[in-house]
Amino acid sequence: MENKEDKKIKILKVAETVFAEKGFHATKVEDIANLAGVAKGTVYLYFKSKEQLFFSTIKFMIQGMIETIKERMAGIEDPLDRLKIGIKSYFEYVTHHKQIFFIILNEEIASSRKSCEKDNQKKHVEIYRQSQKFVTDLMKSCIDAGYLKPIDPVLLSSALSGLLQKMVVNSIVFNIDINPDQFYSIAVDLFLNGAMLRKEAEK
Amino acid sequence: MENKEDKKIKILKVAETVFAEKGFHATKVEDIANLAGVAKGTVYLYFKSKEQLFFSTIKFMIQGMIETIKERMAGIEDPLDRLKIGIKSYFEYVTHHKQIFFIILNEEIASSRKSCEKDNQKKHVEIYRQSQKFVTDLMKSCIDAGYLKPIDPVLLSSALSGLLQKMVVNSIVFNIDINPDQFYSIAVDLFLNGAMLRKEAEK
Amino acid sequence: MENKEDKKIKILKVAETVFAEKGFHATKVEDIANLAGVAKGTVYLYFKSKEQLFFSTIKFMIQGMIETIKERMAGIEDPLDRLKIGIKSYFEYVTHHKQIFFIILNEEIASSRKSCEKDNQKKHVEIYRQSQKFVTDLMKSCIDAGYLKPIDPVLLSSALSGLLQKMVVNSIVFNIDINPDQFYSIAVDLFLNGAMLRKEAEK
Amino acid sequence: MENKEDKKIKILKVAETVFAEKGFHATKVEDIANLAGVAKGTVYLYFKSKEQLFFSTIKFMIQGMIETIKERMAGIEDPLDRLKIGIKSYFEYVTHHKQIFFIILNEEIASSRKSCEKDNQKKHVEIYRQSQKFVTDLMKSCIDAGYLKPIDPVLLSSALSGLLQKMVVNSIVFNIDINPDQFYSIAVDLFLNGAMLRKEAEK
DNA sequence: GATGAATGAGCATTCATTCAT
DNA sequence: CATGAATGAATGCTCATTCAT
Repeated sequence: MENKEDKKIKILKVAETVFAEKGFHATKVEDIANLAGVAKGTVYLYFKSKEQLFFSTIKFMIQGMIETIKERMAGIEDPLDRLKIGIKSYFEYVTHHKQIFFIILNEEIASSRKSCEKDNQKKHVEIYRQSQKFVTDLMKSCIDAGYLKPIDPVLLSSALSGLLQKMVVNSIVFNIDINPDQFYSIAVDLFLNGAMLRKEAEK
Repeated sequence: MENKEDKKIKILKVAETVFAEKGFHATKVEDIANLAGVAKGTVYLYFKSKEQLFFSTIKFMIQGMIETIKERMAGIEDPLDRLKIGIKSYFEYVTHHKQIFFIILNEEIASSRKSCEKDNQKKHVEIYRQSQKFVTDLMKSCIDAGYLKPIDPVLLSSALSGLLQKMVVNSIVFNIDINPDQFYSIAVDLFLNGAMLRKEAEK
Repeated sequence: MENKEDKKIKILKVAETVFAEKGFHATKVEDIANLAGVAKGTVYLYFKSKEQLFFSTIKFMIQGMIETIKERMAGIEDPLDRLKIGIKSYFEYVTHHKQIFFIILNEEIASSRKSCEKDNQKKHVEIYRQSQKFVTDLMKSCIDAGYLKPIDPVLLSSALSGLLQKMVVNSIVFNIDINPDQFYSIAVDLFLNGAMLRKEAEK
Repeated sequence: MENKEDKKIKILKVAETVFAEKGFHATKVEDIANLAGVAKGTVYLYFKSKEQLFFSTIKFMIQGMIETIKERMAGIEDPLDRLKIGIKSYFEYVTHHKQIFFIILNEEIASSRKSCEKDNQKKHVEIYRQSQKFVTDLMKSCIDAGYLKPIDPVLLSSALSGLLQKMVVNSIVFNIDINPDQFYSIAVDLFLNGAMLRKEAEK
């Protein structure tokens, strides 16, 4: 008794997995269809093309992420606390959806250049900006509250998300055994206090 | 009057540009051949397949990077100074080769999975590890010298390279106008001292 | 509150327009259904397949033409007058349905061959013969009455219909500005008296 | 030892046969390739697309026709004789290439409309005009020489070619047994002198 | 009867790779 | 060594047809 919306979401979820595993070009629409338990043609009832399915997949995932994080933040007032819970949620989300994060930046920025249509390029960038904007806004409020250094919030959020993403990725690639809580503590500490050992201050 | 080695290097340089611009799948061997001024078949005299050419291209680029950085570091003893000059060189290299960095991780981890041969997967990871190892070694020496916090050096180097890469990428995507020196200062400060504002009261 | 027959005729009329505009293969059953204000599946309640719909469409149109022409001829006795009024009616009908005439012969003879079933081929030819038979009969009576040369009436009717059709088509393709009455006069004169200029001396 | 031009012409000749037999849409590029003894991909070395192959095929055939007719006319001065030999040659050519003539008009005018690109429409019309222009020029010279009635030469040539084509087609469809010479005589007589029996004049 | 979601066979086109020259 | 014509496997997308509601 699935309705249309359910089926669309089913396809999006499967698509996330498959795109994540193989990247845009290596993914066959038929693979997604089969895994979603529908026929090839059915995918085209819901998405105009493979490319549009890809956009929708990323958008779906990012919106899911933002929603999740917002829920977790609900009721928290202090900007720094909000930032911390935001980082934690982001970290958890990235961990659970780590594969799709492997391809977002790349496919978005690089692969899409082949399609000389500026339209697609713009869509890519637009989705990407959305995902950053949320983090950037958090930064702003922390800067305004005097918690963080007055650096361009875009740079700050870039630094944070880059740091987080690559730590997640590399801990997988290099098989580092570390539990999520430890991981989170290290990441937050690195971002907020830096890597430098502060001997003097600790004395 | 090029000899064989010259021609091979010519192809590798062109390949870096083209792969960087379009990503692995969207790049046609013929494009690379044309731009390198040779025939399609000639590429196959030097590289067994498109995939092997891709590996070689990345390897070539990363080795070039490591060499460049080593040269810049030559004669510097203090680990922290070495780290700083390393960051600066790395930053400059990434800036000049930024496009290929957009695709390395992604293509490596994700796209190559289509070839179920674990061999390729291994090669990818191997190259990637090389590129990280150099930074990781720098971290180690700084930790040993008591400059940096005793965090797993792989995590530290991941944090650094993620932070740098994404700052570079986003400053482009979001059109942030900032000169390289400023950029470098902010990045190093963020990495070493963190984003947290240290008020007078904390002194 | 349409009954079944009305709905069938509605579909046939729409089908004529769409097939005429796009030809058999480029026409989608769904287009016809939408324009006829019914659902795709409904078309299949009335017609077994797209191909059968196509046959029915042509048959419907040709029967309409024959009926129209017969009505116009009613009460006229003289074979030559009947022929002339027939040509005029045919000309008018072709003019109003010119698009479908563009594709009848072609699709009939050529495109349908893909279905190796001789059945379809036969159906096509049958419909086509019907459309010619009427003109051919007119020719016969004119020959019998001594008005026309005793040439095989099939050839005569072919010559006439080819001449008319192509004049209509080309006057469109080449943007010739000519009113229907003039057009008709020229066509009839050409057919009956030929293109040759009959000089005084020949009298 | 075929060179490239030979192979291109081989493909064009095969394409003429196959397009003629099945029409544009029902023809598979692979069929043409197989019949031409090359691989599917090879066709695309010589022709950018199926559509372009179709245009080229028709153009090739029409140019062949015009050349053939011109050769047959070489040395003949009198416009009416030129017209007669032209008709004869045209008739012979159409007879030998009758199948492709079944689809030219239709596919050109009708089917091509689906591609909303005006470019294709224009190409179609252009090729079609070329094929008519030759006949139209013949008409002009006969009109100027006082042989034919001063009717718009485009209409005259349309009448002639329509008359000829449909006579050929129908003599096939209706299995009329008639030899080429007879056929030619009837067609020329019909066109020049009309279908009307001229009792008076013959007395 | 009427619907329209779902199906899957079918086809144009691309491009890595080969190999005769 | 170098070439580039030829190959054919691979895949995105369409649309006639079916059938559960």
